[in-house]
Amino acid sequence: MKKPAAPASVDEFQERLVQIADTLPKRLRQCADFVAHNTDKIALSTVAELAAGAGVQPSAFMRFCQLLGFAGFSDMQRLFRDSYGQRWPDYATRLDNLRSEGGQSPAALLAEFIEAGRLSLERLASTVDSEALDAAVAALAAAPTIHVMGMRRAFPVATYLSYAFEKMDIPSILHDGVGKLGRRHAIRPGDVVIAISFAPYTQETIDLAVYARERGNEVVAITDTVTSPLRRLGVHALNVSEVDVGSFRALSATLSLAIALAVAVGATRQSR
Amino acid sequence: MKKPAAPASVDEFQERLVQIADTLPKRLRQCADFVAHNTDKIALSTVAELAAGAGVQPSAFMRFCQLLGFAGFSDMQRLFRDSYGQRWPDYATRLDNLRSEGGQSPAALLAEFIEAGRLSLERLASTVDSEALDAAVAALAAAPTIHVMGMRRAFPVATYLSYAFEKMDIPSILHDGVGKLGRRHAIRPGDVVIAISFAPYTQETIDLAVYARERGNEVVAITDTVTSPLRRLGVHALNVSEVDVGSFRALSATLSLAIALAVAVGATRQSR
DNA sequence: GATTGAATAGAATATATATTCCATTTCCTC
DNA sequence: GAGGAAATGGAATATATATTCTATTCAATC
Repeated sequence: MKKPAAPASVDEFQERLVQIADTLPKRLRQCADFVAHNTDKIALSTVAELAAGAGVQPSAFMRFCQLLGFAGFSDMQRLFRDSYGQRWPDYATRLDNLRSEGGQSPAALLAEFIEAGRLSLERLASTVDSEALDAAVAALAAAPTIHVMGMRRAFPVATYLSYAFEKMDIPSILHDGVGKLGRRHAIRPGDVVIAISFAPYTQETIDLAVYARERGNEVVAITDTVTSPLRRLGVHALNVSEVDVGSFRALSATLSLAIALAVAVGATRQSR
Repeated sequence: MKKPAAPASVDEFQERLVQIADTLPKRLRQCADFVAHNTDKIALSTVAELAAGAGVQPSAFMRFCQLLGFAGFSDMQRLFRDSYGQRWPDYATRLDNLRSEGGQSPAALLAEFIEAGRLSLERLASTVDSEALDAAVAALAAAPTIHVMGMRRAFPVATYLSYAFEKMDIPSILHDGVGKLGRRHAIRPGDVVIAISFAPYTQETIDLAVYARERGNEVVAITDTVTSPLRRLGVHALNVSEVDVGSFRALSATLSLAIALAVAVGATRQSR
């Protein structure tokens, strides 16, 4: 008779779940599937609700909890409530305090941007296309030199990528347009271009992407809508939509995607 | 006999709270104070727990709920549970899915950076110094010209600020060090410098800040630790500490602070 | 196709938690 | 300082929810 200890963290819980998922009978399997896809609901729901969601009887859900090593549902729920609490120590409260400084005060504005950034990150987490990301990383990791271009609001993203590549000793060139010199002829066969552009799209950036595609170079695009002109070029498109505050848009999600891309490329290169 | 409708959103709830706070008797006042400072706990706690936290009897807490227009505690809690659910539709789940792609996969890396960004934003919300921010905005709003400087990892922040100022027709100069030309003599009396630097601090940025202070110009510093060399110069110091992933640090919090600063300056100038 | 063990559904029960009630205290007003 | 109204504490009760139990179904093995 095995007596497995209950998972002590949400991560352990997830791990255990995939371990046993295959060995489960029908109804308990339904529980596992439902829980895996609705982890966030556990903290706030009742057994009855979760059981209904999974399409099983409450008693089946109880057996499921016990099989995972918990004393019962309440025991399992405690794990999720605790982790929930830790995540949000008193963020909501603090934000309210900032907001209460008054509509147009700097603190209130900051609160808006913080919230917008948080929402953007969330949205990124739920909309990112893993396959496209993998493909982009693979292409970039194989490139002799990486060319980066982004103007206006995308320029900070380009410079950040440039900084990250430099730090990891990855050959890269920032096409910054200084002195209108242009550097497009530095793009050699096999090189890959990262083009970053958001509506209203900067023509120079589009031009560089078109140029690269015509010469047979791969292009990774970091852009916003699905109607972006960059998408039509047969590129690796990575989509980010930022939440805006008034007419301003923060860059939290875009930069997180960019740095993850850069580090992933660095890691892939290392392992060669 | 008044019969106020229950607040329909967390915002309305907060509003109602400050409205009636002064008119409440002692015990109910304790409830209001506790709730105001622990809004985040409501969704997951029991009346008994909250009452204990506020230092009152459960029955007192019940009366408090009813006074706000709710049928009872459960009714009030529903409001918070709902808003909680909306905020985190399935963020946690999605993040877990990304992570499950495997330790070094691009998606897993992205998840790390998203989480780091979120934590950084949270931390920013709870550590920002409203007074310092106000003072910085006031100084910048009065400046004939704003000078911006940041190198390496701070460079994206500097370029972003530069972009924002340009968009709002605010005179600004980006000291980007192109061609080692230097532009320090462009700093005229009354001008204000924004110096952005993180450990290890770039000497050129420090130098510019020192130079400006010696000439009597005000300086706004965006920096990390309290031991930053920028702080010793008698500047308006804005503190940001980013959570790092491995040896990389995202810029979510820093950029949110920067854009809020810029927009606040723009708004202040407008209202003159 | 009978036998056996696991799996399941649904009702019965236990427990935790919210809610109400009332006796007692506290704080005003005259 | 007496009277009354409001506020409070604590116990009693109601309700929601978790948990267990048992009869029944299902699936595998011989």
